[in-house]
Amino acid sequence: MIVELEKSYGHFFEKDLIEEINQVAVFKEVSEGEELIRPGSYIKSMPLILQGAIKILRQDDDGDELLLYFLERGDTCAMTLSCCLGHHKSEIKAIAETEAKLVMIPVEKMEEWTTKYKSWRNFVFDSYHKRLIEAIETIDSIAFLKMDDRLLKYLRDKHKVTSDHIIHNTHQQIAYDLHTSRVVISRLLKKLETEGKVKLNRNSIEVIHI
Amino acid sequence: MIVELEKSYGHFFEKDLIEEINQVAVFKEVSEGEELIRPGSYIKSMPLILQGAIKILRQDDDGDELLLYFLERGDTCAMTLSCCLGHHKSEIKAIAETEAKLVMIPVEKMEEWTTKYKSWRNFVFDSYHKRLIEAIETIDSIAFLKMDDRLLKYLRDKHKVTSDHIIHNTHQQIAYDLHTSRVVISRLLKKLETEGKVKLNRNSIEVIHI
DNA sequence: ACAGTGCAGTAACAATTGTTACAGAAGGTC
DNA sequence: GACCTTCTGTAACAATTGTTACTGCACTGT
Repeated sequence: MIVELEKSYGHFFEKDLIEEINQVAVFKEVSEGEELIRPGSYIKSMPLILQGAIKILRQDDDGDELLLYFLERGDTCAMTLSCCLGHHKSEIKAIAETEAKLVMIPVEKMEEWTTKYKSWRNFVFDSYHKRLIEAIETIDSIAFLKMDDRLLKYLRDKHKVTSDHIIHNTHQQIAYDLHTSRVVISRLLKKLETEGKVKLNRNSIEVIHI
Repeated sequence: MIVELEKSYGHFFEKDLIEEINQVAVFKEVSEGEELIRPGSYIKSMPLILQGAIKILRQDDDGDELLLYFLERGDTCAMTLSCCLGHHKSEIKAIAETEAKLVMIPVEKMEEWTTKYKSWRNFVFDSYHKRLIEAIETIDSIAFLKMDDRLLKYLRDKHKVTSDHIIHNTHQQIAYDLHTSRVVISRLLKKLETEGKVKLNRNSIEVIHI
């Protein structure tokens, strides 16, 4: 585990901290589609992502969903962070977008390290900053873009986190993430296909040039 | 100034810290409509709000705007925070919604206090948490609500921060904040008036029961 | 009183997005 | 092959939001 830790977080954390993490953290491997955080649940440990991608969703009372952003190697979930530190309930839902490897840090250590390690403090601040920026970018998309551009952005983001030019999604799944209906996604994808930007197959979309 | 500081932040910060703030912070009084932060600008001090309300807006490249949230007494701007700590550019725009009193903390002190005072650290974490939650609530509004409910929420929020049941806004100003057009706002306000929820006057809206 | 300006009301229309319904294709199972 | 389920394509229509254009009102300054 320590090798992976160093690879993903070595440029961020000092050696002592990496070793401490290695001692107390619990290694975890999750498979695609696994639910990591459920809205409303209390959280007592915080994930550091070593490999793969995690999708963070907002869910309203009616169960309607909206994709907030993806987490990748080197990222952590700021919501989890603040839930741990502030002992609040989770406001979001996290699902493994690909199979992923992560380590879970118990909440007591987080507090301790905040005092002890400058690099940890900076990491926490930086994570907050990144998530706030991502949240604001999400706001940008919903507020300023039309559905066709949001779909394009979605395909681009998804392409980026999976490093795969084939996107393994049904239209319905995309519709959930963008909080619209399947018919709308099919319609727009078809338009993208006639424009030569994607190639549509059953259960997958091949990204040509977007 | 120290009296006001204690009133707004005394329950949060220890006495030593309040005194340090009192020594290094610059008191500032702004009048309604004054621009505090411009997007793209670099920021070298961080505001603590003592009185009044500040409106935080997102602005895209075309100059289109969207209200993110209001800051009130006891709040600070998390974006400014992370801009200071991370030396990034501002991503947002801040405008005094009412006349307001605030103190500006130089960036060097922020780093110092993060090591020195536990209460300061918690304040910073807590601010991040609150802003992230607010940002996500904004996402909720845009993603899940229709314009009529967004308008109602806007009126409620505005009523809350100004403590005034008369909202001194033109329809055009509201349209900017919600990123829609004046005609749409006029239309929906008229509907609210026929439902007996507001009373419309020139340059102002009286909130009856919303 | 008069002109000038900004604000609000309204109508008519366009564009976008959401909804419902149905047909056919692809794939799995027996 | 026959059957079933899931996914996609499409049409027709509804609802919401955006746009343009014009009107009259309220206030200002002269």
